[in-house]
Amino acid sequence: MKRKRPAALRGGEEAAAAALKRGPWTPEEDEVLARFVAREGCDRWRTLPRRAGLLRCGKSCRLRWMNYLRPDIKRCPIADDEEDLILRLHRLLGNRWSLIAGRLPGRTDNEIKNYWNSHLSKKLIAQGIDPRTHKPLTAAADHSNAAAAVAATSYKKAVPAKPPRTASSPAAGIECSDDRARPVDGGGDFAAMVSAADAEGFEGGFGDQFCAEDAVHGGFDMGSASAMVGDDDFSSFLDSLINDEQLGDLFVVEGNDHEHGNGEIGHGDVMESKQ
DNA sequence: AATCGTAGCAACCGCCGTACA
DNA sequence: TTGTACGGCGGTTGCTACGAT
Repeated sequence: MKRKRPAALRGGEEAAAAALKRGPWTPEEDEVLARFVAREGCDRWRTLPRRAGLLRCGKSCRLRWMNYLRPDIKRCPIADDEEDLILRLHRLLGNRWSLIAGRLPGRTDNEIKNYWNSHLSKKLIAQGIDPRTHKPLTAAADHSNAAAAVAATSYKKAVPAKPPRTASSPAAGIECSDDRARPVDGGGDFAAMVSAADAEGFEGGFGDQFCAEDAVHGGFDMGSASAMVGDDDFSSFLDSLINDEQLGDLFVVEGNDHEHGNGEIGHGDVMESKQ
């Protein structure tokens, strides 16, 4: 659906190396890629296009597969409960799209990211909520101006902090290095979060560990967590956050409308409640 | 009917972490 | 220990579709 920038002018050594095709994928290319992956697996994206006879860079093939061709991809619109889950997870994890996608079977990080940027962030803004911090925009303005809050996406580089990235590991079924097929990898000062949560029923614990700015801006240190707990633990923890009825209360800020009905985003603000 | 503005989203880019020689 | 290759992630771009004028 695009790309007219000459590859040679932009980093991408792969694309620059040869006259590789860019832009929208054709049905024929899709079929070639899908057949090849089904037959051979996708353990080496770099060499896959050559082996499959595609004039694409490995990254492009990987992206196409991950975001479009995987058989488990859901093509239906994001449902209300999924939207609700995205909101909760974003509040907890910030722009960790791959982590969020890991909790939504059949959804890709790209899809969720797009949905957030085109729908949810605007929805939150319309309700006077800062999509970055999930705090009321007026409160957010105490720290940064509202305009910055509206420009919800460009903060990562200012405060870089990423979860540890595990190397590729084969997923079940077709052998692909697909993060979304694995349990979500670790996140945050998890041990402290868990202990705080255990001691206080989450309430309070998150206030310390999840200063809104830190959490949403990446201060949520994924690195320390994976050293202390396993993926399964973190996955279970997220499940508990997602499913626990307690959490429903936790997400409701004092004085906020507790109702989720009528299409409103009715979550409260766990960060705000600690202020 | 033509033009303009905007929303949605597929695809690309640069960067970073991990694996391995 | 260092350098290189590769995979993966989040941010950004820009094309397409569609509604408004």
